Amino acid sequence: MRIGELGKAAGVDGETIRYYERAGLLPTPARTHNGYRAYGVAHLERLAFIRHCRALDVPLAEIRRLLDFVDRPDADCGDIDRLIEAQLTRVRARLKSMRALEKQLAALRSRCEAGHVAAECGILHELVAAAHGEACACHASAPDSAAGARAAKRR
Amino acid sequence: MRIGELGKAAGVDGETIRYYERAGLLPTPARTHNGYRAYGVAHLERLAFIRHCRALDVPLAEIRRLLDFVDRPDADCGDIDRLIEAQLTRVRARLKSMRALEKQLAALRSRCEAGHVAAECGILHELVAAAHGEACACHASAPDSAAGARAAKRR
DNA sequence: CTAAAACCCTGTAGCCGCTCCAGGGTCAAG
DNA sequence: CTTGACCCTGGAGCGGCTACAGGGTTTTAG
Repeated sequence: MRIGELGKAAGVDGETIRYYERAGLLPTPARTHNGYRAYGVAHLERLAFIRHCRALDVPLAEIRRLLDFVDRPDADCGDIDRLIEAQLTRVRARLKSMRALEKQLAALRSRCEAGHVAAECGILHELVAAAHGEACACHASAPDSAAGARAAKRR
Repeated sequence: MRIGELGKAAGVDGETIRYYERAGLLPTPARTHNGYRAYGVAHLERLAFIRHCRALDVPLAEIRRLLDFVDRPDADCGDIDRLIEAQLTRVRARLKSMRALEKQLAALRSRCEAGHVAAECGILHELVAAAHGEACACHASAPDSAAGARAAKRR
């Protein structure tokens, strides 16, 4: 299998496959006489595994650790447990801040009716009000807006 | 006001302020005799505005556009409307895929009880099963798992 | 048979939004 | 007079790709 075929089979761009190889996630494949990468079924499996984990938003570093488990089937499995648990915790935290975000944006949007001029735009007014530390439709109180900013940062 | 004070007032790191300046979001401030940046209230306002938008996960490029509106109060406001609408759409799409993600991870977690060895780990089995294109606790059917991957990519 | 299109290779740079570092200067307190 | 807190510039690094440039090879169409 050449890189294009493998890519098509796994739904991944060829450049990304080469990137995974450089990153040490995919073993270096054999080469044909002309230097093209030659992949086997094992590679496709491993690549599908990686994509599946990425679909779960698992970072590449942790995928590397998971792949280690795949390669050493006699290792203790508690670590896998904890890894998934940690990922779930991350995702839930992010979900929470995203839900708050949606509310804030929805509130903002309702402030503006089209056809205005910027000076009278409710959205802009709200955003500028935040700059004065006033309570606004987005953030209940000023000190908390800073906390929101911090929450958004630490995804 | 020096950069440290400004940073404290707005809850932003000094390095980030300099970054915003380089990025063209904050106007270049005056300098004191020794070369230190000297900020006024206008800078604090503008910085707070930026942080507020960032808390709403608005990209810097769009914040730049919003700041243009702040500076030109006679412009048409429909664009602001559309900008917030687009941001809301982005956030909602991301929310949707995150919710799916949470479900998948929760399902995965329930597959494993501690004390096992990797070879018998339900989580690992599920993840490997995906590599074979089988239906798994995470993804109802194989073809859709590729779609999930694509959705996760395009945040 | 040939020319064009489609694939492959390597290596490097860019994206976002910061964050951190090295290697220096400046200033107030103890 | 030293210590420590602050400030400066310029550059590199993060993650997870993506997009070149500048070459080579293979496949397909005419």
